[in-house]
Amino acid sequence: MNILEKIANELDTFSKSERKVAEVILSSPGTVIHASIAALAKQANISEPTVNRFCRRLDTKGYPDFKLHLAQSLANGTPYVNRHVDENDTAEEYTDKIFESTMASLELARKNLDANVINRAVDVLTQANKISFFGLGASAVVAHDALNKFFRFNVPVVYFDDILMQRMSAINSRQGDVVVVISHTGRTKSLVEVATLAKENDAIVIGITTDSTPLAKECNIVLSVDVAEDTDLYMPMSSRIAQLALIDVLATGFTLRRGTKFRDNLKKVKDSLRSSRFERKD
Amino acid sequence: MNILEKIANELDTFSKSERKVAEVILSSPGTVIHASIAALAKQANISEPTVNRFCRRLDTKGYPDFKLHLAQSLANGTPYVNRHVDENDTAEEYTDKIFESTMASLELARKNLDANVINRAVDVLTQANKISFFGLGASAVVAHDALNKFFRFNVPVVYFDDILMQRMSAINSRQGDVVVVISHTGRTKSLVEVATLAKENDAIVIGITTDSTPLAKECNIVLSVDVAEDTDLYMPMSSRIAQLALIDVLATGFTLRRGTKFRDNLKKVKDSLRSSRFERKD
DNA sequence: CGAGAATAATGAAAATTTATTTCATAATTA
DNA sequence: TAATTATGAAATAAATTTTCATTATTCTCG
Repeated sequence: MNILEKIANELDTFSKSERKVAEVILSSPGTVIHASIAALAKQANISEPTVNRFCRRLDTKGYPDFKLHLAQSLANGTPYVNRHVDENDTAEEYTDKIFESTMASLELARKNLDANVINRAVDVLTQANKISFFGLGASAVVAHDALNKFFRFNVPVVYFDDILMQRMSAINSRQGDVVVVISHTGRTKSLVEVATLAKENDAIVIGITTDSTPLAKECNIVLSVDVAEDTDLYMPMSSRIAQLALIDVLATGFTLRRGTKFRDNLKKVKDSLRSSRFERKD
Repeated sequence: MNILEKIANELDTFSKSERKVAEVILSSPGTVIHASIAALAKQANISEPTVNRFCRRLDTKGYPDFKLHLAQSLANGTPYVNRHVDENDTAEEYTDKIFESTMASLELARKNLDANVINRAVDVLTQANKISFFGLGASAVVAHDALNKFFRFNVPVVYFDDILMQRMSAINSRQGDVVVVISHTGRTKSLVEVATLAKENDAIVIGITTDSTPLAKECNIVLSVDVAEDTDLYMPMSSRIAQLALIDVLATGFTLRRGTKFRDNLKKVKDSLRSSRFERKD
């Protein structure tokens, strides 16, 4: 809880001298965070030890620690929350809301991700003979992005956003292949079938989806991206961004696992693009 | 400015020892606010005066004052900084860093976005006869995503990630058409040419790119997405996520501008997907 | 109700911890 | 090689905390 609120709440439980300190603090907390214990004691007309005891009473380690808490209370702006866009929002307002919701979702997704599972997924990916990324609709975008990333690693990698191609590809998969199936809902029938087919053909199936969904049940490894999707406007928004961040994580894990030499290779890929660009003047 | 961001920003201007402190602070700011100057110095393997000088360099009065700022930064909603992934990071560490960097980039992108420009872009989009999204590589993913979004609006919309198709499409554009060109660098020659072609053929060109680049100069409207891209691993990461968030903003602006009736239409599109999904049990 | 014992609150001064300054030395740059 | 800058050991200064004696408050019991 905010320490200022706490002080206000417990005002009655304080002793006479303590209340004096409390009042000084409440009346100008901004000044107090820059004051020494001596200065505060003087302003409240009480002794330094009393201030110290006051701080301890509020479950802080002492005066400096108390000031830290106070500083945090003062700074406590609104953290990112999923704020819904409103009919009459101005451009500025809905822009802010969307960015904040997105950040809130990322925060949430991160919390729900299990580092061990990521580790296993990276393990599997680094050892794959071939990697396939499948998604439909908004998740196709994520698969597309994954292709872009993993393509640079000089590993056989494919991406399909066409149900038939996905099925054929899944049926042709074999031991050593890894199939990454992406779906926010985890309920898209054809994708669940593709996952099943791939697994039946000995591929390792990694699902980027919501936990305990039909798709999740078909996967060998489930990277669960749980975000509260704002479906107000009937469009997937945050979920795909969290999925993309996860792709970044996997790609990063991949490069780290592959070691330094491998990263030189990435630089080569990057340099190869140079001639297609206008030179930077600086 | 947030003192954590400040540290991250000025990392290059620090001396060797100062950088050591900076790294310790960035890696666990939460611990530092409870540490004495001696403890921090020891952890960073440098002397106490160096820590003190480090604090002063960041425009604080000294170590205690620095801790106050740090505490405020931590409480300040954005503990997110662009932290670089390190060779020996565990899965947990690099996952956290990537999510945090992404959030930091979103924060930055939001700050740099101009609501007026967004408003104009939405204006133009709502009045378009046809909308085209062009991008290459990582930006193709963003264009792809834009297609997914705008397609739902029942507006003629196309997306190409093929240079030739982009050129042909640009040449065939006419008054009333809107072409959205996406490129983080803003220096990809063929895309700049496409923008020029589209403009010459009376289309309105919206650029989602970095300010004052060759591409930006060719556009009628520039939505500048300035994010500090971490090119350590030679892969575009944050930039495309910020671009996607911007697409969300544009799509949202679009739906808001079109009014209530229009949103019923969106619901229809969404409902049409239902039969392709497994039912939810709850 | 009130004397006095018990308890709690308080502050002066000492002790301790923490931060800063000074200054000599080491590292870096010109 | 000189000049500059960065760094840390030690000394100093500042601040916080502890100790302990004193004062205020509360409680008990005649």
